[in-house]
Amino acid sequence: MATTLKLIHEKGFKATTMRDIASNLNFEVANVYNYIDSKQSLLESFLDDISDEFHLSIDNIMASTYSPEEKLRSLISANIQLTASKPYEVALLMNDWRHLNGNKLKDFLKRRMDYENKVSSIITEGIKRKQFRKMDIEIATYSVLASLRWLYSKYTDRVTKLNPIEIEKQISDFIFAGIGRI
Amino acid sequence: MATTLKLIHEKGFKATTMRDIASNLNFEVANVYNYIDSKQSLLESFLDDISDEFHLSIDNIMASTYSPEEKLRSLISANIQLTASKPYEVALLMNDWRHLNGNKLKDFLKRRMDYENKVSSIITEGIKRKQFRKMDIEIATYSVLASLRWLYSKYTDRVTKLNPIEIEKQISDFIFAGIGRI
DNA sequence: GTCTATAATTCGATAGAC
DNA sequence: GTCTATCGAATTATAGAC
Repeated sequence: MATTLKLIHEKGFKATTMRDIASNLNFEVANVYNYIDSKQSLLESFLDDISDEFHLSIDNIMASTYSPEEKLRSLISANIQLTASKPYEVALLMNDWRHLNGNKLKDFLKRRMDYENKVSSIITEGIKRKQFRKMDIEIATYSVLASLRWLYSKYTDRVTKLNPIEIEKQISDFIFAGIGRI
Repeated sequence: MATTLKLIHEKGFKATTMRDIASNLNFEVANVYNYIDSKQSLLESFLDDISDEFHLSIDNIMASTYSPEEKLRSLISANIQLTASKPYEVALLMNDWRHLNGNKLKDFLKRRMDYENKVSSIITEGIKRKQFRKMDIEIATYSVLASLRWLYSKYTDRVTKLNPIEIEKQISDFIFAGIGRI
């Protein structure tokens, strides 16, 4: 299904037809339905899987005895490694969750908010312990997450991939120290 | 057309049908074609317009006698003001450019790369003048832009809007100083 | 400018043979 | 599991009356 994910990433979920998916797999359309229940369920299972991975990762970090700063570093590291290993899954998570329907969409948004709240709590605790400077929690949370969310495109969009170890150093430095002056 | 933009943002361009657009305007479908040539041209003109605004803004900054640090601050400020005043246009720019076709898509990507290269040149010059610390230019460029790109959602997704002046302070501080420790 | 009606195509999904 | 054939609904867009 890796080739299907790539296809969906390039055209977008809604613009990718079952015929596109079938021909990409060298199947006739009808045969695809021997592997999936519907186009919608394909999206749902992809999103559930990658979403689970992010949540499992952050839950382990939250349950650790790390300090807030260590938790944030660990979060950045885990996030980058997951993105580097599954860039197309991450791309789908970033771009196509809007096409979920009804309760699936509602649940997705609730879970995403849970994730963001966990990041917020790390930052809040870090400020309280004076490991981080005082700043608006909401802006800090979205800024940190945004600094990680663009990375998938460097793995989906070009041939020469970035070294995840060096990436982690550079992005961590940016998140902790910014461009350099204030 | 403001209400149309909002509709497209909520459902995504591909999932928004001409019938959706028509009923949103209290029209019958056929009548919408008295105002636009096609669904595709609607997307193209929206994207061209907002894209032009970003480019006009950065070109003025590039042509100024500001130092790299001043240029970056000015860029952040202009970017946030534009996002706060036209969040749905910015949302479309972030989310739906993929649905451009052929040469329109090619041109869009070329222009976007031009924009990113201008930001890169500011950062490169800033490092050379030791206004910014030494770091990977590409990562720095995407990190800075990512720190700005999430903001539209705080204007499209909720009732209580953030104060753009305070936002600018908080995001500037994050971009220049990060979370606080290294 | 706005409508009714409809053309022409494409879509997701299914039936049923092999 | 894979196919051919096809259904029924939805889609963009147009023709032409008012």
